[in-house]
Amino acid sequence: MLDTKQLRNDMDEVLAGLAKRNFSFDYAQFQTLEAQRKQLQTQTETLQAQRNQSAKSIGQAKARGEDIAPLLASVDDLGAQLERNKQALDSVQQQLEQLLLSIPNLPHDSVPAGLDESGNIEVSRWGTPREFDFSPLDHVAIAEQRGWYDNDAATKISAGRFAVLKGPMARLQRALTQFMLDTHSHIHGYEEVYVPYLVNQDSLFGTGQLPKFAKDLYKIEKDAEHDTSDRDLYLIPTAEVPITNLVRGEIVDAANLPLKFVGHTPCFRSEAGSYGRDVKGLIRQHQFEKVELVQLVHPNDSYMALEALTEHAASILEALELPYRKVLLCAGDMGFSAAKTYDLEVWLPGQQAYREISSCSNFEDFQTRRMMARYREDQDKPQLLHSLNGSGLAVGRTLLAVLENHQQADGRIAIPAALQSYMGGLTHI
RNA sequence: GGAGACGUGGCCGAGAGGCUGAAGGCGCUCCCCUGCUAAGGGAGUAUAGGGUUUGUAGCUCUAUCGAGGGUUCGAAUCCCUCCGUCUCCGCCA
Repeated sequence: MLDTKQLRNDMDEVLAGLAKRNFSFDYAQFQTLEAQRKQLQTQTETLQAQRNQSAKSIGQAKARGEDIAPLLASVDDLGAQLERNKQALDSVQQQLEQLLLSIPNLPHDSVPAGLDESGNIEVSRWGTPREFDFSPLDHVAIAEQRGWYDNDAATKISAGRFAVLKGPMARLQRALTQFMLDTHSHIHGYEEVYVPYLVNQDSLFGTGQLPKFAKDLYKIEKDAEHDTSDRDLYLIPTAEVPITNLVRGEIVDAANLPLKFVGHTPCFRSEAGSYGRDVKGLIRQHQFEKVELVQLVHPNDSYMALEALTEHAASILEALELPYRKVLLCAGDMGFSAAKTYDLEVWLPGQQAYREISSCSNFEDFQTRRMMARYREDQDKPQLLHSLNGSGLAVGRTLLAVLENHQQADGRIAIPAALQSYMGGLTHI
């Protein structure tokens, strides 16, 4: 959520930022609503002040034993008037809030303009795609050939776009997860956290998935007969949601910053709009494993933190000897809440292409304003934190990348040295 | 799943329709006093939003006692719903 003050005072800057994202914003509507809000709020608060004042004098008169009937008569219609004003104000404020919640974050100055992925800028490359002396298979062919992947079974027990992995491939996924968690917690200084996989609406609202992107989420249908609570739960689309929301409503002592968390969770995405993309194989699934990095930092440090966090994610690819490139997303290709995003794209020989395996973003105060996550420096007033996150990495896609990049002519997969201790010392599977 | 108790500021804890944004204590900040330390004295110490304003200064108004709704001229206080915590029983990994 953008700062309403900024929206009121720096119209030009806001409009320029949104235009860079190709987001058209009805500023006239905002101004109309804002003018209405101002008038109604002033009126309402004046009425409230009047009510408080007369309630007080009624109390005092009563204490002195005086007749309060005339006083009561004088405030006769105040209540009704106040009620009308309040309702009008609520309505305008709701409209304003809806408008505000529909506005994406402003891109950082260093973010290039552009409408879609063609406007992204490759920042760097690491490693060289391997020259094969045989024709490399894609991960589906490799896994099916070895009996490690059973798509029919997944469809039978669940639905399309779910996976059943077996044997060494299932173990490899677990090994990758452990390796990532250990690296980030032991070497990069993140605190490992275990978090719920079902979250409430407030949490999804805080990180920006709601209200705009409800169709991408799996909602738990509650049993109305037995569950009388007024709370709906959703499967998390990423660990970003529960982890970032750890600081929702909190005021952190500045001395404790930065907060750095790493967590592993499954992620659930209904991807309602994505049919037709990556339908085959394990690239795009409704359920996948991910190790997530989250940082909450002082606003002055967030762009340094973004570089560091991206390197932390990249170091996993390097340790696994997987060629990748780092891409700076253009304004039009960024996610709704991001101010700046780097994607890491791993080389997939089966596709002869670089494919996204990590997305690292600085959200500045866009998320923390929604969730009122703040820090306090000395005796100063609380200020909004900056939040960042990045995949470190998407485990499912890392698994594919290992299979495709480290396949051998004999059909076996070479285990990267860094991972061997996590595979019980195996050098190949 | 059953029974009961309870949710008040950074923390503990009063308050049971009006004089309570909230006593008292602890903690914290500043000042005074005191060879040092300890003790003592004084002042201050929530958050958000609005108006005014060049201003995140000052002044002022509003809201907030788990959350939401209701009763009332007036609610921390009474009523309803929900959430959460604790204790006991049951069940369970």
